[in-house]
Amino acid sequence: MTESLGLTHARWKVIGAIALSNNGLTVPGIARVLGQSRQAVQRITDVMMKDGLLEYHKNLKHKRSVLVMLSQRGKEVYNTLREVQDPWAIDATEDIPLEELEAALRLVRRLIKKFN
Amino acid sequence: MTESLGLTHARWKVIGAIALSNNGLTVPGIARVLGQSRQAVQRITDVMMKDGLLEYHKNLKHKRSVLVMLSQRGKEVYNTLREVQDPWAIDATEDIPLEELEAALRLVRRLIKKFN
DNA sequence: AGGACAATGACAACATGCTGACATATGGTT
DNA sequence: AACCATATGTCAGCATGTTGTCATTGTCCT
Repeated sequence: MTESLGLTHARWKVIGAIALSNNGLTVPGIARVLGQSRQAVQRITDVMMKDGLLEYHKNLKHKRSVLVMLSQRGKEVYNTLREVQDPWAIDATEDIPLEELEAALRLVRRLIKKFN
Repeated sequence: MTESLGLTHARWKVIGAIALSNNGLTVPGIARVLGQSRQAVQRITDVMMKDGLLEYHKNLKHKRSVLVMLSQRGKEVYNTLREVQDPWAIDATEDIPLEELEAALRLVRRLIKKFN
């Protein structure tokens, strides 16, 4: 799904995390959202910044830890991919009763909570 | 869970796949069971063979494609880890109604089938 | 203000995974 | 038997992820 936009799944995760934030996220912040190490995220954001998908902005809260935000192109990519992903998700689940999906989601959340 | 035995999760997957087979599996066979590329499996089995967890046996069906089997130590590791994993799985799910678990499993299988 | 502890950046080593490419081995068709 | 498609071994390059380490920055408590 991401190939046509030159995105890998890891980069899509990063874009998604930033898109859901309001004023950008620091690199360790993205890592916490994704449940990954900050080092792994740092490497990807550096490349994505060079590729023009992300922008680094000065962070008033921290002298060295910049705020990562979507560039104009990053926003366009996000919206374009949403237009592919949303219909895909609907197609995948439209013939499954809502209650079944919600029950499975509750179960997964319950297990996640148990192992926190 | 696997750390105490010096196993990573990738190696545990390989051991599990072989343990469930009867007469050993070829490397591409393991890859098919795990849904991975044969190249990735090949690299891991080579290391595990050097580590004494696996043995390569002559394959009557194919001149070059050996049968991978658990060594004595591999079998011991498998059994030891089962003794850790099984109680863990029971503990994780014992307070969840069986019907809920089965319903979630059916849903996952349904989605897998849809995307085959 | 000062000091202890946590958070962050940066670098390195390692483990897994993927795809591509090329040579060889198998198996089925003609 | 010859040929072709498929399966397999092998090597290479790349993308991601982890952990560990050390220096620097922020925070909080006294």
